[in-house]
Amino acid sequence: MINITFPDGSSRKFAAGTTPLQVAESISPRLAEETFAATVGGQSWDIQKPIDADAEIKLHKWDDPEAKHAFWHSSSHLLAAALEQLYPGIKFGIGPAIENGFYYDVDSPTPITEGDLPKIEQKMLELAREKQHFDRREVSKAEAMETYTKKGDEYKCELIGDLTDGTITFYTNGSYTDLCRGPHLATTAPIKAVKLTSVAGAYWRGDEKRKMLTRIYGITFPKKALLDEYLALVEEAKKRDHRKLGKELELFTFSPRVGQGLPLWLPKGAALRERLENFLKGVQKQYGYEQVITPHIGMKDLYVTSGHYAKYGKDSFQPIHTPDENEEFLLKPMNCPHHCEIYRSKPRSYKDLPVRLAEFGTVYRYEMSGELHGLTRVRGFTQDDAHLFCRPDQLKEEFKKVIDIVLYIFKTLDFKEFTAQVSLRDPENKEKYIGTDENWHKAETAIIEAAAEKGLTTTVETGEAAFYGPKLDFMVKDALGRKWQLGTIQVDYNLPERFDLTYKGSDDKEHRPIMIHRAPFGSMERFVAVLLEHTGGKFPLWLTPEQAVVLPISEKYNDYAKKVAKLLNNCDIRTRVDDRNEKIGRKIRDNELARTPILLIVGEAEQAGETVTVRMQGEGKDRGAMTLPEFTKMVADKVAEEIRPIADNI
RNA sequence: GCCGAUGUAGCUCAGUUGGCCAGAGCAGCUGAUUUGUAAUCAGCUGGUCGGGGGUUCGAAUCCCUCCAUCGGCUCCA
Repeated sequence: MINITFPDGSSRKFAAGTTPLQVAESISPRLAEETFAATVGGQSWDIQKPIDADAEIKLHKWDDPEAKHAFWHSSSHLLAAALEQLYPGIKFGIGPAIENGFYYDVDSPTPITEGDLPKIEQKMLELAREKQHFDRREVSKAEAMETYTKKGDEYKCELIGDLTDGTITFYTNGSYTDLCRGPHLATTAPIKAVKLTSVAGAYWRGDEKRKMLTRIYGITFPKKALLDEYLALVEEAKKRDHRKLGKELELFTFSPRVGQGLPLWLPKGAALRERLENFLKGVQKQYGYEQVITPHIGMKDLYVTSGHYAKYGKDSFQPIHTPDENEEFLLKPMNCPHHCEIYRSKPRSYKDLPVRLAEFGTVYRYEMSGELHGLTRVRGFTQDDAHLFCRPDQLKEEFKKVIDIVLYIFKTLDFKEFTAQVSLRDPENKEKYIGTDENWHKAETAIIEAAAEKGLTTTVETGEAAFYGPKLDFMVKDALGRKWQLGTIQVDYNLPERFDLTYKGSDDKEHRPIMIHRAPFGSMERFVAVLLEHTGGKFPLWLTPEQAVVLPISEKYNDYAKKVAKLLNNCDIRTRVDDRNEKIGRKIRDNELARTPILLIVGEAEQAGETVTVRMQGEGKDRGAMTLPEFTKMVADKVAEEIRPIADNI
C-alpha cells in the first residue's frame, strides 16, 4: 500500500501502482472524467501512469494550466496522427502545446494550405471518437534512433541525438507513435471540439539558415461551448485590433510612399497623443524632471562611444549622407547618448543630483520588414524617455519614484491588472555583463527593495538583465485578458563610464553618477495601440480627441448648436457641431459608432430653454435636459474623477 | 530577410473554363425633405483592377518581377 496526500493535506491509502485516474475515480466518476493531468510528487505525471510510492498528488481539471497543457499536447499528437493518414510520407518536427492551443511542424511531400484544414479537423474528430489510448513506453536511444531512421524522419533523429539515453519515451495513440516526454491524456475521448487556426512557415529549430517547415496551429476543447467561447473572444479581439480602430477612428495611417513602418498621425490621433504627452509631462514636472530636446541625428562616433553601435550592429542604424564625405551621421536609434552629452555640458556637484532629463524623443530602428506590425512594431517611434543621473545613495529612492509614476499612469488609464518582472544578471555568466560585482549587487538590491517597498508583486528572471544593468519591466493585462509589455525602468552603470560622466562629491573628489533609463509608456505608438485594444476605442473623457458633438434636430437649430459648441469650447470641452442635413436618428447612430462620449441634442425646446439634452455614449437614451453650467460641471466632475491628482494615488 | 496568403473606388467587398464600355453598399457631391433618440428619398461623381514587364486577336482573370499588407518564423521531443 502507498499513502497519497491531497492538496488539502488529507491522505488516503491506495494499492501500489494506482494511477491518478484511479485515484480520481475513487473520489467520483465525474472528477475522473474532468481530470486531464496530474502532478505527483511535484512532477507532471500521466494520469494513467502508476504511482509506486507515497506521494503528494494534485489532480488538474480544465481550468489548470497543467490540464490544458496535457490536453493540447495530446491534441498535437492527434493532429499528427490525422496528418500521417492523410499525407503518407509526411515527416514531423516538433509539436508542443502553447499558450492557446498547440502546433505541429511538418515537412509534407504535398503542400498543405488553409483550404485543407477542415478535412484535417474532420479526421482528427474521427480519430478522437475512436477513444484511442495514449500508451507510454520507455525506449533506449538506439531503439528510438532505429525507429526513426527506418521511417526516414531526419528531424526526429536529430532530436533523439540531443537526448540522453534512458530518458527517452514513446507515446502511441492508435496507429501513431511519437517521440515525446508527455504527459498526455489517458485517451483521445475528451477531445470534443477541434479548430485548426492557421498554417505558416517556421524554420526548423527557429534557425533561419535551416529548412522551413509547415507549421499547423490549432486549438481543441473538451466541450463545443468552450470552442465557441474562444472563437467569440478571437472575434472580439479582431474588432478591437488597433489597426482597424486606428483607421475607423481616423487616428493614424501608413503610406507606402513614406515608407514601411513609419506611421502618419492624423489630426485626431495627434490630438490624442498630445494629450497623453501633456499628461505625462505634467506628472514628470511634479517629480522634478526637466524637458530637453535633442536632434534626430547624431554623429556615428556618438553611438560608437555609447557602445550601441557595436552592440546592435551597423544594420540597425540608418546612415545619413551629407556632402562632406568625412562626416557620417546616423538617424538617432536611442536618446540616451544625447542626454549624456547634456549632462556633460557643465560640471555637476553632488548637490545638483539627481538630474532628470526627459524628452519625447523620436528614434529610428531598422526592424526587419516581416517584423513590422501596426503601431506596435514600427521603424520610427517616439519614446517617452527620460534619464535620471543620481548618486548611489539616491538610487533606491529615485527608483521608487519612477515606480510611482508608472503606477499612477496605470491607475489613471484603468489598467487594473499588471505584473512586474525583475530582470537580474546571470551569476554563472558574469562576463556577459559589464560593471563591478559591488555595483551589480547594489543595483539589484535597490530594485528588489524598491519594488517590495512599493508593494509590487514581482517575478524574478535571472539572466534577463541588460548587459549594462538590471531592470524592472511592467506587463499589463488588457480588457480581453491579453498581456502587453509596457513600461520599463533600467539601471545603467555603463553609459556614465563610457561618457566619463562625473560629479564633484562632498569629499571634493570626482564620482561616477548612476543612470536610470525609464519609459512608462514604452513608446507613444505602442501605448496608443495597447490603449486602443484595451478600451476598444472608448477612451476616457479626459483623453478622447472629441468629447462632445452637438446634434441639431434640424437645420433651423444650427445657429443655436454653434453657439453652444462655442461656449463649451471656451470652457475647454472639445465640442463639434454635426450640422449635416440628416435626421436626428442618423446623427445619433453615426456619432455613437464614432464612440463620441457625449451627444448633445438641441431642438425647439432646448433653444427656448437655453439647455442641451445630454446623451452619453452607450447608454441608449438621453439623460434629459441640462443648462450649460450644469453640463460643464458634470463634465468637469467626470474628468476630475478620471484623472485624480498623484497625491491621491500614492 | 524567409515561408504562405492577400492586394479591385476614400471604406467594406462582388467579379476565374481569359471576351461587350469593371459592379454593389457605405462615404462624397447636388437637389428634395426641416426632421426628437442607432441608416429619409432621388440623381450624380469617383477605379492606371498595387507598380512594371510578358503570353494572347483579347488580361482584373494566365506567367515573370518588384512593392505593400496579413499570418507565422524554438512558448524546444
